[in-house]
Parts: sequence; structure tokens; C-alpha cells
Amino acid sequence: MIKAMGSDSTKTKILQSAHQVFIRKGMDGARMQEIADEAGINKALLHYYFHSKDQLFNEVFYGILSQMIPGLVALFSGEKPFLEKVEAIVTEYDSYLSRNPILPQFIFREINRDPEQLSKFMSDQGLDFDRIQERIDNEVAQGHLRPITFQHLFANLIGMIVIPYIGRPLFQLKLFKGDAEKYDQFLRERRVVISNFIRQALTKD
Amino acid sequence: MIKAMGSDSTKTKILQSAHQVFIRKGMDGARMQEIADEAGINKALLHYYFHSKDQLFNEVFYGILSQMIPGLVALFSGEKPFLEKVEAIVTEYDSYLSRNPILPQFIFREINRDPEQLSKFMSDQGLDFDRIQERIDNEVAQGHLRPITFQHLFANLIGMIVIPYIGRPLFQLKLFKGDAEKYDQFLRERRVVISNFIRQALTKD
DNA sequence: TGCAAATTTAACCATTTAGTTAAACTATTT
DNA sequence: AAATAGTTTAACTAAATGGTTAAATTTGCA
Repeated sequence: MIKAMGSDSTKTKILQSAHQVFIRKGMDGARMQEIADEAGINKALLHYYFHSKDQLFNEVFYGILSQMIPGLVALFSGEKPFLEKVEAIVTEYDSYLSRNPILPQFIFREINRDPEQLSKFMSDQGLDFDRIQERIDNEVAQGHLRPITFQHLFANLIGMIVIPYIGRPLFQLKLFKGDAEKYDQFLRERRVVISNFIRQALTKD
Repeated sequence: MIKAMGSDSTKTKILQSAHQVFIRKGMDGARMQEIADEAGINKALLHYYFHSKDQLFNEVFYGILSQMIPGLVALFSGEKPFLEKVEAIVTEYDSYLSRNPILPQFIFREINRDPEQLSKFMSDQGLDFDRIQERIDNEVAQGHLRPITFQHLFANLIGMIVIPYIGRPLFQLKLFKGDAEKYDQFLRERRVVISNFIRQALTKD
């Protein structure tokens, strides 16, 4: 067994394991023992690096959020025509989710767990969407788009992409009689379906 | 204090309280003591009627599901033109959620908690959407609609309606700088925004 | 080699919580 | 009035779990 390769690698190993376990089980369902096991260490050492479950959770959770949100916003900030941007976002985001299918459930569960703390952690930076809205309005004025606010479009987009992952157990059961293969196929189709749906909704041709 | 008015009313009082608490806290977060308090009784009596938390939870949770799902499907089964139906659904469903804003978070959390059990409880009735799909295809053939499968339309619809409720803490923070009033306004706007969005996506005019 | 940090071992503490129990009490019914 | 079901009280058990502790051991490094 390779040991004592420096505190850093152990700490990151813990963070990785915690990441896995928290995403799988959520904050409430996760067990410190399980995180320790997954990291190949013991509970004492786990608490040697992170003195509480809350601290560990926060580092993992807000680490994910503060990495994910700017990434999402950045996707909206390119120079391309808005519809092309939207398609790029759908593709990018959906392919990310297909590789991390249980992540959305985790995020939407935990942001509702303690909204107070959430706003403490994230209050500092209020994002600025005026630029994006300007660009939309611009294309509306040119007759390329039907009018819509960024917030509504954002909600529509995220909702359509994310819901089949969050609702999978029920949707697969009810819409596809429990057939997992068909559901995977359904998920694969959505990228283009959503892109088309949005394009058709936003343009009059 | 009115007492001993028959086991029935106490039992339903418990179920109502459990409903409240479970929706607020989820299965994991709910405490039997809290349910007892909310029902105005004590833990002993609570276990007199429901011998375990699991049993109580299941009665509440699957009670909600088996009431909600047929209702949703029924909305799709009218005789009206499809687009009118969709608008009715958006209105109906969204106004229901505005009265029960934390319900979706609860449902989507719990269906992911134990998918095995979910499919045991719900496997019996596989819903039949062929009729609905036929009606869509019919209108497509007449040139009134662009082609889409019921499953995709359903996911789009539910996703757009539900996501602002599930994602509220984060969305309110990031899209509206934490302003709750503006977010409520946003929610009120969505009914017509979603209806328009879907109509525009599904028709070429 | 020797020191300091990293790691293990193993026992332990404190708290929370679902669930139990038994005895007493109250209302309802017959 | 007696029996029965509903209800309370209060103490208890058992298990899970986050967190601690202290001593021993290992490892990296100066």
C-alpha cells in the first residue's frame, strides 16, 4: 500500500470520495464512514482533515455550484447568433448530464435543503444578464427572434434538459413501461428535440 | 378537548399532519415526533395507528402519486384540439403548483430515494398513451401541428412548468438577485409564456 | 538517525430517533 | 355498570451516527 504521499493527495482523495457519496446519497443520506471507506482511510483520519460533515459537504457542494454556474453563463456570452448559442448549450449541457446523470437530482435536492445558507454562500456575486438580454432584444428588433426574456428562456431550457434526469424513475415507469433501454434512447433523442423545439418557438418562418 | 370521536377522524388527522410534515421535510428529514405534535397527539398513539414510519410514509406518498398521475393523464384525454388541451393543462397544473409550491420538490426527491420500491408500488398499471399519440399524429397529418411524440412533449411541458418551483432558491438568487417579489411575478408570468412557447413550437403559421 | 507529520487502531461519548411498554385514564357503547 | 376502544403519560430500549481521544505505528524528510 502506498502511504503518506503528502497531505495534499489524501485530502483530494477524500474530496473525490465525498463528491461521489454525497451525489449518490445526498447530505442527509451520506455517511462519514462510507466516505472514509471509499477514500480507503478511516474515520479518524477523515476528521483529521475535515472536522465536520458540514464542512466537508459545503466544500463539495459549493465547489460544484461555483464551478457550474459561471460555466453555464459563459455559454450564453458568445458572439454567435442567439439560436446557435442555444443549440450549443443544449448539446454541451445535455452531454455533460449524460455523463453525470444523477448530478441534477443532487443539486436540486440540496439547494432546497437550506436556502438560507445557500444565499449566504452565493450572495456575493449577483450575475449580470443585461448584456445577454440586450443581445436577445437586438435580434428581436431585427425580426430574427420572437420576444422573450432571458429568465424565461433560461427556465424553459434548463427545465426541458434536466427534467428527464430528475424524473427518470417515474417517467421511465409511466411513459415507457419501465423499459430502461427505451428511456436511454429517449434521452439521446432529446438533444435534437429540444433544439428544434426552442428554435421553432423562437422563430417565425 | 374533544376526544374519542372514533378512530377514523384521528387517523385522517394523522395522515393530514404526516402529509404536511413529509412534504416539508421529506422522508429522511421528517420526525415522527413532529408529525405527532402537528396532529395534536403523542408518539404512542401515532404508533398505535401506524406501526412504522415507512408505513405512514408510503400511505402518504403513494396516496399523492396515485391521485396525481391519473389526474394528469386525464387532462390529455379530452376531445378538444390538442393545443387547447395543452393550454388547459398548463393553466390547471401551474395554478395547482402555485397553491402547493413545495410539492414538486418533494415528489422528485422521493421518487429518486428508492426507485425499486416505487416500481413495486406502481408497476401494476402501465398507462396507455397510444390514444393520445394517435390524436397528435392526426393533427400532424392535417397540418395543424408539427410532429412530436407525446413523451417528448410531456417532458417539455412538465419540465418548463416544474423547474421554477424545484429550482427556486438558486434561480431567485441568480436570475433575480434574491428578490422574492420579482420571482413571484416571474412565476405568474410563466403560465402564458409557456403556453405561447409551446404553441409557437408546435405550429407553423 | 531522529523529528514531525500522517495514519491506524480501537475504544469511547453524546445525541438523535424510531419504536416499545405498561399502567392509568377517558370516552363510548351495550 | 361493565366492557371495549381510544388516549395519555412517562420511562425505556436499541440502533445509528457524528465526532473525540489517546496511544501506537508508519512515513517522509532534514
